[in-house]
Amino acid sequence: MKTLKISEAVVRRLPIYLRHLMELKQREVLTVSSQDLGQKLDLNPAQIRKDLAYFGDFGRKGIGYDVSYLIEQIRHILKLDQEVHVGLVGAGKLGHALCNYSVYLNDNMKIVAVFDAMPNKVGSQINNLTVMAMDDLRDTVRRLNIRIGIITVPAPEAQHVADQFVEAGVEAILNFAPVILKVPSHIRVHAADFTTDLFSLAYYLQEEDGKEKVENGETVNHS
Amino acid sequence: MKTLKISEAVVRRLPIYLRHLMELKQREVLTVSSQDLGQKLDLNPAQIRKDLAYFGDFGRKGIGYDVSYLIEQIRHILKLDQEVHVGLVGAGKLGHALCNYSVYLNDNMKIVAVFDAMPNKVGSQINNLTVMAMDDLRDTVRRLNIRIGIITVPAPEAQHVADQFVEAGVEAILNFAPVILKVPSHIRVHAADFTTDLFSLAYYLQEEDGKEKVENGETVNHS
DNA sequence: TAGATTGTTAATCGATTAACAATC
DNA sequence: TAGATTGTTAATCGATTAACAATC
Repeated sequence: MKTLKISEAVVRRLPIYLRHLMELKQREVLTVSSQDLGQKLDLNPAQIRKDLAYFGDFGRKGIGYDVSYLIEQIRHILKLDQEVHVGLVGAGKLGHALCNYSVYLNDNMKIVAVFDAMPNKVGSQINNLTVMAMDDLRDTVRRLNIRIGIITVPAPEAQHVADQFVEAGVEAILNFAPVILKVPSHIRVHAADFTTDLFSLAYYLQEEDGKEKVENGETVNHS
Repeated sequence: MKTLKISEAVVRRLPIYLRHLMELKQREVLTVSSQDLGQKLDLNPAQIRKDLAYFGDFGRKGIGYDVSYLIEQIRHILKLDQEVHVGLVGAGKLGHALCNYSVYLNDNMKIVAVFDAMPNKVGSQINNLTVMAMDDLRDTVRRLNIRIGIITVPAPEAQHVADQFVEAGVEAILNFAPVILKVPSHIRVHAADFTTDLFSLAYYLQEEDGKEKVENGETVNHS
């Protein structure tokens, strides 16, 4: 069992493994090979074995991986076996949508508080949560042990919100605003801005008229 | 000016450069160095220069990059200087939210049609768009020249929607559903599922009790 | 001219893949 | 036993970073 230096690329694949394993479990599949997984997830089987081997010897030679056991292990690695409270700032459409997705989230990971800077939003209901004022953020984060913050405010306000999250003691931030946040190095930030994705997709569109960039059709590797 | 094999990593950084350059332009900054950009965007200046140099000699030695000119160039590279029509399937909260973000999108990239499989959603209004039935997808994609499809339906329906997008002739897909889509190799798919992000964030949380995984605190490189 | 900054080559670093002995 | 499949080492591939001549 290795310990040190697990790369972000590896960690980002774990939820993808987990998600598919849960589906297999639901279909009552008992065992799965790295071959099978690779096929389904479009990944190299050796990579999957290597990823998992960073954390333990989860498989059995000649057999594969026990689906339930592997789920349990990955859930532990990702700390999804403990309660993780999430707070969200920005009670707009997107914030609303994410709160609803909450249902899809793991039982242990849930959005427990929603905040907004607009006075007219404060007090309104989202599912079973009442939108709170930003003034309540700091105390609420501490009181409810909120460890992850989600930011769904417009870009110009995102940095300020991040600062407040950090101040309040959040450990990680998922940022939907299209800005690069400046935070202390011990805070983990993941960018979830969909415009970046969408704009980079446009690059791969075929040239409208066949006149230039012919080379792209051949060189670009569609995955 | 290089041509071949521009990696996905490079393409994904272009929208980030663009975004910051637009901000600079708004602040009437005329010129920017790779140094400055790197500082703001948390990237290595050499990497920025190399990224840009794949597409042309946009900078001036001793001076830096002309902000307006570089914006123009990146917009061209990303094809944001042409009209790109986008279609969206799944008129739920998330779909709604993305349609609203449309305002933030580039003028030339816009969501021009929304579809939903639920009969009770069909006919309702989202901004200035009327939600259409799935039966209309194929014809509408062709009629309106929709080139990018966005999927915001529940996971079990996502593959079917993708199939229909592909059949209709869409060139790229932005998928918010937590599944790996199977599409022909000439179709580009970007995953935009936020649960993956959120789950991988949980990995980086501190251990609740100080008993195990001490190594993480030291080895993990927070970016 | 002196200082700044590019574009680019070479060096480094890290991640993916292939290959295979171990073993179920 | 024969076939399948892991965990792991070694080879490959690709991306990032450092360094520097060219030049504004």
